[in-house]
Amino acid sequence: MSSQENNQQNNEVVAVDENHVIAERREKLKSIREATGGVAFPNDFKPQHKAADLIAAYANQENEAFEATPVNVVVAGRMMLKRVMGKASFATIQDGSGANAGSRIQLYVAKDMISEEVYEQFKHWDLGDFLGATGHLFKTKTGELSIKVTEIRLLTKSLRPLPEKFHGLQDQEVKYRQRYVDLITSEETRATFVARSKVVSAIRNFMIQNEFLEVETPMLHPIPGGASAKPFITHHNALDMQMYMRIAPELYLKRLVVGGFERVFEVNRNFRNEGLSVRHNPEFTMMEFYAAYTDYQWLMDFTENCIRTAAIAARGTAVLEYQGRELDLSKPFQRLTIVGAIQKYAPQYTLEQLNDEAFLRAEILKHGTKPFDHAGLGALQLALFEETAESQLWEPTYIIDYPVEVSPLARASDKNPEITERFELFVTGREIANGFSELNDAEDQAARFHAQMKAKEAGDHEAMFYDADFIRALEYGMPPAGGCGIGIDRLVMMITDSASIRDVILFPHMRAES
RNA sequence: GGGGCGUUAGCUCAGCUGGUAGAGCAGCGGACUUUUAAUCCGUUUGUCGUGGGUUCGAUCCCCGCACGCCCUACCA
Repeated sequence: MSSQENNQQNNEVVAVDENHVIAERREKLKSIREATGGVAFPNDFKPQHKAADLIAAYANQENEAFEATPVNVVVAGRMMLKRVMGKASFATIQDGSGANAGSRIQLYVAKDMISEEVYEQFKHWDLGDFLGATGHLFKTKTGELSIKVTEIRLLTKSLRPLPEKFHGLQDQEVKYRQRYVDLITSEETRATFVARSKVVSAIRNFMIQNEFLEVETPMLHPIPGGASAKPFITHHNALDMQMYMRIAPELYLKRLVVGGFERVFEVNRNFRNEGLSVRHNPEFTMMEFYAAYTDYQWLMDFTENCIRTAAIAARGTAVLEYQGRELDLSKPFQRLTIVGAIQKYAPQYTLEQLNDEAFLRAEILKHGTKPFDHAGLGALQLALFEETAESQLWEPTYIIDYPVEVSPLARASDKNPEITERFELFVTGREIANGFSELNDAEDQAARFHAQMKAKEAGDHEAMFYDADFIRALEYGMPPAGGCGIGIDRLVMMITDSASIRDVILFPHMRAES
């Protein structure tokens, strides 16, 4: 598309989106531009106080004290409410302070405290405009801490009307597409993302306290690896090569363990070219970590601690409520094998049936899933687990002993070569984390990659590629290690009681606006 | 990919199994010097998502399409 066409299209969008409210505000802005000699958006006002701090410090102070010792303040914020009377008015401004990044304080604007000219201007300022005000604190008749304004200025003219002041923004599509509007008007939305930030920093602190080194590994991979998923494919022009957005950082982080960084972690995005749902976004955040000389048992204890710490940091407690149901992260997480979980949550099956491949195949088909032809007993048990038990795992539960054939990067059990020292953590019926004792036998890993290539040839599109450099790295020797990935978005959903992954991602992916 | 529900003023929503639309907020004008979603009086604003069909007549009934939300599938 030429830039001219592009401009035409943008102009059309703007034109369609205009309305009489915006037109009115544009006229006001035009007058402001003329009156100010062109400086309609000044940037010389420096607020000295925040609404939340003033409320914390003075909400309990009475007028006598303010009269005895005047408290002069300088504040700025977006005007959210406005009550104009003949010679004096009230306005409520909101700034970014406070626990949920949005606190409000009331301004009392009286004609005799400012000039008549400024009062006339004030009357025509709109909800959404940014104001800067100077004045002193007092309590109104009803006891609300307010600022008696001696100077007030318009700092930024808002051209678009805010959502209805009482109900706020209700349209879910607009909340996702225009998150900025959602954040202005919804304290709940702001609280969710403040909590998300606390979760992430709590996890970082936890990792650093446990002597992990934070690293950043490539997002563009020449070979997609570390998980079974469909990658986004892109192209590097200068190198003229196909590249893949990473589906997991695993193989790079393990290269670092080979290099001698014995404890590493990375908090970053993974990209998977798969469906969108209430718990899937094409790009999602993962915290993945590796620790030398640890195994999957250690990882389970550690992960449990990490999650509990994050919940307490964000919510002050590990006893949460999710979608109306109690979710207790304070108790030790359960540990069940795949077969054990089926026996517990789908007791209609006998142990004999659960070890009968033909029976399992038929049963899985009944649930509407077709297992791969080459699926062995372990994979079939796993498939039945997913159909019958997984969604019932409300309380935190580690499912352990995953079959080798679906765990190409995990260390096999010393007691049973068919299973791996691997776990997945399920909470509220969803997978939250996946970890295992790492496979550090280069020859075994090479054989597993070959098996994956065969599976790919046999039609398994998600089977892994052979990564020769990763094998070379393992050949230098990787110390015994454990590694785990925690799905941050899902963890935040759980901790913030959010029903959809889109509620915990600031700008979730949507279809293009028509 | 399959199924269900939705789309009406800038926003929040009404709209009676069919007669080309209303309220509140916001805006504009007026009254009001302690309001709290301020109040009171007056007033502007709509391709009823979109394209067809049925009908004398469609926001309403039927079909297609677009977009969204939820469920479901792959997956974390």
